[in-house]
Amino acid sequence: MNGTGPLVLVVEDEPQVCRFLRAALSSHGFRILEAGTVREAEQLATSHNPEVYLLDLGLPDGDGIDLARRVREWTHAPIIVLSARGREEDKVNALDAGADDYLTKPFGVNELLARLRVALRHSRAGPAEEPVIEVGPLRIDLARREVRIEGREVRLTPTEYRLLTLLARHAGKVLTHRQILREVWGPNATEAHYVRVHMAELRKKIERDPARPQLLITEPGVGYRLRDQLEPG
Amino acid sequence: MNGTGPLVLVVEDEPQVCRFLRAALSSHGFRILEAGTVREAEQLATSHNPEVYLLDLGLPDGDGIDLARRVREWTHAPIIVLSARGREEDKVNALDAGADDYLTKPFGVNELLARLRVALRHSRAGPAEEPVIEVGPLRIDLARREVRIEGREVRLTPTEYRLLTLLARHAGKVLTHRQILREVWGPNATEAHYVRVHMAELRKKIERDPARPQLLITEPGVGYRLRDQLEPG
DNA sequence: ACGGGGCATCAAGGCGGCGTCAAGGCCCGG
DNA sequence: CCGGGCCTTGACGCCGCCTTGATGCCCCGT
Repeated sequence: MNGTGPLVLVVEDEPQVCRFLRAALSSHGFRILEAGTVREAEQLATSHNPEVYLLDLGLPDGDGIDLARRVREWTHAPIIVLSARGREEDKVNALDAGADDYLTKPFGVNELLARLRVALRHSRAGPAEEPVIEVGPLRIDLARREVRIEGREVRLTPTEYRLLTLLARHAGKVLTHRQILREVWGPNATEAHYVRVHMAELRKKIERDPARPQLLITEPGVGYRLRDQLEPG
Repeated sequence: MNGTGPLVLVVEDEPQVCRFLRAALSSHGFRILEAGTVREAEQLATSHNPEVYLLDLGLPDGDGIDLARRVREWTHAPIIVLSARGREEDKVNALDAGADDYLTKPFGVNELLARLRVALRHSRAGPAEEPVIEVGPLRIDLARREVRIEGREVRLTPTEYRLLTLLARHAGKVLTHRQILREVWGPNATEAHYVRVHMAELRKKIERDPARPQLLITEPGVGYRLRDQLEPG
């Protein structure tokens, strides 16, 4: 479960806390960078540009507060301070130096994760892009559930839409009758005739000449395939 | 020293804490709104659109968590929860409901002020987004809870308003029946009929010809979507 | 040449989704 | 205590989609 989630830089010199954080974070999909000193932390920060920082104070070669201040000079990535010092003055100094949150040890895993979610919620305010599949002249916008062929919009019934998206997600590859039936009609479906009827409907809507398909290709005796590039003929 | 600084809405029912907060905030230039109940808080929030919220849990007429969730539906203004409950579960719930920070009572004035500075630093960093959604001829002012169609104001019931804002926040995208039910009627709702009835009411109010919808489009077998661009036909 | 299996097409029918109307109950304000 | 607004719930009719069967074609093997 490594390689998908946000990249977090953990700056911490106590091995025990390190292990604790590593377990908590990696089990929730985060990718982790670790630094034990201010020097290491700055190198990793500039080279990898992590999405969020977990910062212990009291490092062997300098103060975490200064590190926070320097990091804040070139990025708005959230910084969460983890510290054994619970004095109010320490918190105020860290927060005013650029930290976004301050947790006093000991703290629970769930609180840490919740505060991480808050931090990431802030930094990801930007709009996310929509997933779109493009195959030849076809364009399928999954979020809008909109299908266009050469720019023109086509209305599809639920079954036709499921058929087409299934084929499009495996563009170029042959899907057997059995695979198609299981994906579109559920694991118990057996009537291969369903596929033929709905494939004909689909061809009426997206093929120039439904009698001579250029996109929805029949593979006799095997299944169907959505052509993903022009072929001779 | 009133009239210059950021407007903060204090939601708190204990008079003693109220006095404490009032003194701490006003002496640092904040302008203050006070509410002792969820009801009051929502009225003041929508009418004055404060820059930041200080929210006590355990109010006489409802849960502060729900208040946070509802406020978060139409603004990104920071919410700082102040609570005597120190359990980790309480913190996680509040933060996941939309709160940006959580202070356990008792806390120091300086820490509160420092965390307020962090919150304001965040909200002023990004482009101050207006709490207004415009989709085609529709204009929804979330702070005023006001809906206009081609300039004319329309009165919506609470359910209709939630339906419309849900669709508007995902303008153009298809929302499934399940998504709509979960967002508007809560995670346990199953009656798809609710959606149909209220969608019909909504159409009566915002469609020119409710029998031929141009805005609230039905996606048969899937759900609904709010059209965000003109289409031929 | 003939027969059979796989495939395409068409049409009929049933069924479920959808829109509409209306009655009943709940909550809140007067 | 009464009244109005709103949500829920049920009934009903329509339309569209899926299913299902019939028919014919093409390709192949015999």
